[in-house]
Amino acid sequence: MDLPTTNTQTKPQHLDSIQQQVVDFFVDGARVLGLPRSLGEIYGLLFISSKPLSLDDLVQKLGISKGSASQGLRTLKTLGAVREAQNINDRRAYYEPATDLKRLVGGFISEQIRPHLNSGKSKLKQLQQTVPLNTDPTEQAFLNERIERLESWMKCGGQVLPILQKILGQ
Amino acid sequence: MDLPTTNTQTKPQHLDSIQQQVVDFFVDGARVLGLPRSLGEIYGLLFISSKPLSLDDLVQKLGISKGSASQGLRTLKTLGAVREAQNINDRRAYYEPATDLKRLVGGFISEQIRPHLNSGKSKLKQLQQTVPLNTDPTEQAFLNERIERLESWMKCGGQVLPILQKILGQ
DNA sequence: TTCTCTGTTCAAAAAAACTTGAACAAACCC
DNA sequence: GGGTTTGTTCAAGTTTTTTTGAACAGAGAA
Repeated sequence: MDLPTTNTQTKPQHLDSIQQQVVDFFVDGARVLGLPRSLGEIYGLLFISSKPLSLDDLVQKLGISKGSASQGLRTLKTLGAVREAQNINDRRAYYEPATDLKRLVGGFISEQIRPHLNSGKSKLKQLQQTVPLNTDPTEQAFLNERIERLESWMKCGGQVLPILQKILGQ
Repeated sequence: MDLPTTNTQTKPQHLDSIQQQVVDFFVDGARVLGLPRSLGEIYGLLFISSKPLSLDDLVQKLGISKGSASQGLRTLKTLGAVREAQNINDRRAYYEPATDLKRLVGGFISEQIRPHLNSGKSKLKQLQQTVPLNTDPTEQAFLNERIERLESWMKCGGQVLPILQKILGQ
């Protein structure tokens, strides 16, 4: 017998050339944004599929684990990059990608950037309360100047994000 | 004898509270940008030091290895975030941070973002040449629409970066 | 109820990213 | 030259992140 004996489920189930290229494209994109590879794979395949796909479709076509696909979809939903498609007469859920830049960028900003910006601001406040302990006046002046600079950076960041979203909203 | 017998050079040499907080602040910042922790530490300490620091200063005060400090400084120089200070009557190099946002953001964009944007554009070109192989007209139309969308995203990205830099240039 | 199907969870395994440290090069001084 | 100081490199070690897969929960069907 030449049946696949030890092959539990290792079917990479080859994507066609276009699908593969788009997936690679988004895998790169995910990396740039500091997101895990699997998110790029999942979003990429959804993006280039004309029909919504189920979790199992993703598992099979991408050759990733069910756990990865499940977690990846959850994160993508949180980011607003993927939503459940209307799912008539089928217990299983199907997913489709959000494809307008405004929504995508907005989700990324509010989920990934804003939280850091906010935690930065609160760290800065703490910092401001620590400075006065120093006693040398020259050093003190220097520290204050630098901390003011940090403040101005944070303020700038807080202003740029909405502008960015507005531009991308077109 | 209670001298430190096995202590080769493990002196975390405590930073004072302000220094520590600023370093932490930038460690977080580095993470957001997808840069290694050590870059944040190094830049942070330089940022809050009124005098330029040498590689050995960084090694001792941050408790990191010489290798890390050396590589970290190199990357920061490439990003335009750190430069060598005028170094009179001393063989050793001293470093100081760039502190204007325009320069920092510009360096980050041209070193970290643009390259990816460009590689994305070239991948996209390849992709466009792959599509015609498909034969079903409906599917074909779908693929073309999606690929056009990718193009418009890339174009948008290419336009936003200069605007961003302009805004931050103040 | 019991069976099947779909999807989630999370501890452990695997992979990726970062750091270390020892060997090396280069520059300077004696 | 030999000795010292400063900094770089990179293979190996460590840490962090991501992925896996098996156990589990819920929902529907029989």
